[in-house]
Amino acid sequence: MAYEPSRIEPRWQQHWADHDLFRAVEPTEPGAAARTKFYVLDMFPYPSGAGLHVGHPEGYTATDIIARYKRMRGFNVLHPMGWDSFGLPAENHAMKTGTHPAVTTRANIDNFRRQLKMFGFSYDWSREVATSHPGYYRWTQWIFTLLYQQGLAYEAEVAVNWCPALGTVLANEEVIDGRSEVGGHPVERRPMKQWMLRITAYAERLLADLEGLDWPDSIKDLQRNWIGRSEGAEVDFPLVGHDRALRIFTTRPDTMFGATYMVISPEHPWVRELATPAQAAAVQAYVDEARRRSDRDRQAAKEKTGVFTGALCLNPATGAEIPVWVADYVMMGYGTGAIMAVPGQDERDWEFAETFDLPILRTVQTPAGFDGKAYTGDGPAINSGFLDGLEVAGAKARMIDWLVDKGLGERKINYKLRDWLFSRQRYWGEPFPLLKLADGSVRLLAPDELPLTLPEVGVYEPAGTGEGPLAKIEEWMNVDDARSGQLARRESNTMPQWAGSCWYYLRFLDPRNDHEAWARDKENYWMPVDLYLGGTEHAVLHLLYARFWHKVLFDLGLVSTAEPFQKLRNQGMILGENGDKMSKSRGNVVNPDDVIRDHGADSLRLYLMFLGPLERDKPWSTSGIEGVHRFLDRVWRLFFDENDALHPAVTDGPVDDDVQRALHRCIDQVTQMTEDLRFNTAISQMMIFTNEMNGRAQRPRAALEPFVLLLAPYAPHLAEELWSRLGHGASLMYEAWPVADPRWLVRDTVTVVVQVNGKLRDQLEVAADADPELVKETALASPKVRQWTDGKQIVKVICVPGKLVSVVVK
RNA sequence: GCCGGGAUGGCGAAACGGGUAGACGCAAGGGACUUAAAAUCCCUCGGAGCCAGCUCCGUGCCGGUUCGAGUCCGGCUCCCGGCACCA
Repeated sequence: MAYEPSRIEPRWQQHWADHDLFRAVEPTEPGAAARTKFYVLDMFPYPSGAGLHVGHPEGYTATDIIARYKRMRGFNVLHPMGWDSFGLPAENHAMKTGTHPAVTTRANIDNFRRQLKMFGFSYDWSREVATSHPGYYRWTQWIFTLLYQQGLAYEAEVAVNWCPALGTVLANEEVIDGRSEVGGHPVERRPMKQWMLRITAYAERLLADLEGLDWPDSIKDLQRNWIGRSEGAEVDFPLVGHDRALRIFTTRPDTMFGATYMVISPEHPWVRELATPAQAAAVQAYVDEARRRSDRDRQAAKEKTGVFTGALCLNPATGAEIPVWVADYVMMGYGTGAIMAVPGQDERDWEFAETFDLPILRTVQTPAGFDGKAYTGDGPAINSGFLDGLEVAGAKARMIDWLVDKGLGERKINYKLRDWLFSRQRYWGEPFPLLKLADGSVRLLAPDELPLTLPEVGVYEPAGTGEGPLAKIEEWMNVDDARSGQLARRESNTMPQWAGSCWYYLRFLDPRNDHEAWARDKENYWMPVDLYLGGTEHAVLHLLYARFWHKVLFDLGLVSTAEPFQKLRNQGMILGENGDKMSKSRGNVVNPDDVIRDHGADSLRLYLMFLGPLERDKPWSTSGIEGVHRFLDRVWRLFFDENDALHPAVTDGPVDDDVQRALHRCIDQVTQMTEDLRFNTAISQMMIFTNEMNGRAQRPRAALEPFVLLLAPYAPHLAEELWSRLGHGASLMYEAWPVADPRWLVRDTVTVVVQVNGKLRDQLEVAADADPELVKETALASPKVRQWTDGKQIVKVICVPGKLVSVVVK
């Protein structure tokens, strides 16, 4: 009988489950101390209604291979899975159908779990968590109370991204080009009272600690850019006729002699006061207009706009009076919301100055031949008094010293990173664990009052007033609070989806603990995550938020590492067969259920890995999976004949030298490539070994058995079946990983290539330890080489032992 | 515009201290087995040239370093991702 995955896969999945083989050993259990831990984690999925598509299991297969491989290497492996199960889709579904999001979510989770189990992934299912479960979000709420106590959570009236269509505010990150990331609805600015998390307090550490992480450089760069550190100075420009000064931030204090005007943001609090009576109307009109325009319009606008306020500042460097303008190219959210404009050295300022006919003064010598407008490069200072002649870096330092000395300013570091808008006007999220008391104060709920669970609601639509559906549930909102003795109101907002995923990797350590979020000894043993795998789409948001929370927990002594994820790798996307992104609307979605039914889980796993390098985007190919299936079929036929009996070629006899070499090379290569997550080439190596054995009339067990073990992390069901039918009683999951014998890795003869003037002219089979001089002589004597060297002058001969001989002739 | 990543046969890809370009697989073509088909096995498979043997060309484009460049350096083009008036 042929290789039939459907016959063997469910049986082994059952066997693994029955024997609890995926369970991680707790640090307190016997045996744990002797083994090194390995925590391998997937970015857990949002369980959508559509179920898995083949993109999901790519990363999960990769981590499963690593988990299984590490177990065979003797590690105590923690490999958990859970659900990021709060979120908008289930809530939208509820609005349409009236089905409670919890019901939808449960059904979706059941479907996802069923699908993942079909792959034979070796998750420790006893640790499964769901962020929407009260037993989980109870601790999410608890962490919020810690953040609040640290002064890291606060309410602020902020201009938020209000999306009328979704009836909610969105985080900056959820707004793409002025439209909602979900649904593409227009988004406008609107001031509202919102919960914020002070992630900016950790900006410097979030930046600095990237250094020590084994993450792809591209991801580190994305985070660095997102944090956007820039060094400069804050400087006070005295306002003429006022007894105060306008404070600006600049990264180019060296150019201050060239500051010919000032700009403040339309949102700047002083706009109204600074406007002179003559300019008041124009300023007011401009500010109103700016407020009305959405971010989208403001960004789309190419021309610079602005209005003179009528106010004047003193340039502290030159003593000159310069005008203060209001313009929307200056943002209130960065620096001080005001700038000194130096058109000579800033492209935006140049453009503005040209538009409004403001003076331009160069203060950095442009290089010879420079014919551009603003010059932002390096060069000696000119027209700059005591700075003249200094290069940019030196001039900056000198100017800052001067400003500090005169009490006009100070060194300052700014970040692009903003505080994290942490509330959403939604139902299906964590309620905030606090009460707003009648006296205006806030009372955090105590741990014994958690979880604060979601009430049942009849209608899931937002209130439309900027408040979420909870605001309408008066009996839930209003509390006669016994502990404070006051009447109180709850918070109608809920937390964003990111909240639950900020710490799930910690809950996996101790998922059923109902008196603390995790036990210290478990955290100490398992953390940090040794390998974290997921898509690049989480490069900044999830990974930055989780790092932030983790650092807060670290500062509180609740976790033992400063960083949660020591090693991070990204998997690419599986594209549709046509090379497009897989999506329902494009009609190119591949459903794993179908593939597994037709080819088996092992074939699908193997194919996903064989497709190409893990981190790259790769198109799905139906005929490709058939090829991988054929490979497994060939492996099967290495062992069994047509009658499903052990093949007569499988012997107990000795292994000949050629097979030894093939086997040990395979062990060596597969081991290295698995370690390096280069699964595609590891599979190639196994194919090469299979091809080698295929033609042989003698296939000794002593060669086949190690091969089965190599195959086991990749195609675990097939490997188990082979192992068991070779007569082994127990599962191979904890068999020792084969070790390559170096004796079989050294080759006794090697091919040396001979080049003449860089072109390949001959190849020699020589002993691996042949004398280089002798090889050189042989090469020069070769007729094929002589053909190219005869009658020419040999200028040079380069010998790379075991590799090549390169002859240079003239 | 700025910051990443990428470009190798008909296709997915190998080659990563510069050293035989195309491993492995898919597709295609030919052959064996079969009454036939499927499955399986074997052979061919970058392009060109009076294709056994051999020669020339060939890793997005142009130049450079080197005995030798897919790999290193300089300058481009195109594609993908991120950021985008952040002073």
